Amino acid sequence: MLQFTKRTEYALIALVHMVDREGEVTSVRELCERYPLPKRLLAEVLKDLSHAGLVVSHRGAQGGYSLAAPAERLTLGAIIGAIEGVPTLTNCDALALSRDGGCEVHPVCPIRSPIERVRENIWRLFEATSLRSLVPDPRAGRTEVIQRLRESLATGAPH
Amino acid sequence: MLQFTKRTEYALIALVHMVDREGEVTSVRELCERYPLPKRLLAEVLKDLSHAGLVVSHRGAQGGYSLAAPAERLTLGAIIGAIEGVPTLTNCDALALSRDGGCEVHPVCPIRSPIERVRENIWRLFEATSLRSLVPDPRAGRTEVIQRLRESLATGAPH
DNA sequence: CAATATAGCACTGAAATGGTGCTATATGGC
DNA sequence: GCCATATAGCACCATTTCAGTGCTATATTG
Ligand code: SF4
Ligand code: SF4
Repeated sequence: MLQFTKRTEYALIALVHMVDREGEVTSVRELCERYPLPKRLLAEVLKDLSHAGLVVSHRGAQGGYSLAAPAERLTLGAIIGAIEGVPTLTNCDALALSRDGGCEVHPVCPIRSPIERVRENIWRLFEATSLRSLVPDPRAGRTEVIQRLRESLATGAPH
Repeated sequence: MLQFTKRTEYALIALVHMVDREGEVTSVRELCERYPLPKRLLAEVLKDLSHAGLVVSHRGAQGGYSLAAPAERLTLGAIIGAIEGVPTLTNCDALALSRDGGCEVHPVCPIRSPIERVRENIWRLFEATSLRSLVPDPRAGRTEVIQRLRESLATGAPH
């Protein structure tokens, strides 16, 4: 439905929270005390982020998670990719997988390539959006997203 | 999963096909002879497009559908909106609906506003993408999407 | 009137997603 | 050493969404 999953939203909430406490270690319990989220599910999400290398886990008492890189370097694209996988936007890509998983229309599909262009643009937007730019009231960098996107569009021509 | 539904893809295929035959009337049968799509489902999709005013229906024998406007005026945004509804990207919007449908996190959600900005950008991209620009080999206007988006970004600042 | 084609509406089956159970393992403090 | 805390891993169920179909009515052409 062209919508972020709850898992992705939870990941973003956790990460934005962690930006405010950059350098510190944040546990799932802390997050759940602050936001009314299902603890176990949030834990799964943090695990995924850890697997993707976006956060670093610290096990044991006093443990938790901390950002694996400065908030400027963590992009929305990387976050979405970690939780939902790289957005496909179409179903063509299933072709590369199981044999009969491919789209029947593929050979005569008139929209494959055009849609791919749109997909690239969206993905580019996500990649150009840093985690820090998602933190409310950064005071500076309010227009970072737009600026970066514009640069990105200027260079990478859509095919 | 941040992906178009099959219905939307089918709509795009039908519309792109109709651009090639602008001015003519295209029936669901014709479309199904050309592309291996489930006829009944495609019919439902065309109905939706008709309801949204993107195509004009012609009932009875020799009937079918024709574009309701030049392909330049039909935007990807309008098409998606017609089939899937306006993309919400988050679930906040459910608040406006049933009473207990609202998100629990809403009052303390730190990502609502930032995500909204992202949503605006994506939506803007869709609005800036005309149906004609989705037709393969338009010869001209290959970069129309990028051009329009750039203009759009230059004027409408993201809030 | 018969053939074609859309209009409308509800329904089923499959897949994705939200959310949970349970067990193992690592760390810090007493 | 032992216990409380916290992540790791993995499977599982419940809900929602989505793809696809059934059936009937209505409009148009010849
Ligand atoms: S081939 Fe065409 S119809 Fe099939 S999944 Fe790709 S874009 Fe969609
Ligand atoms: S309030 Fe926050 S968590 Fe809830 S749906 Fe909106 S963005 Fe997502």
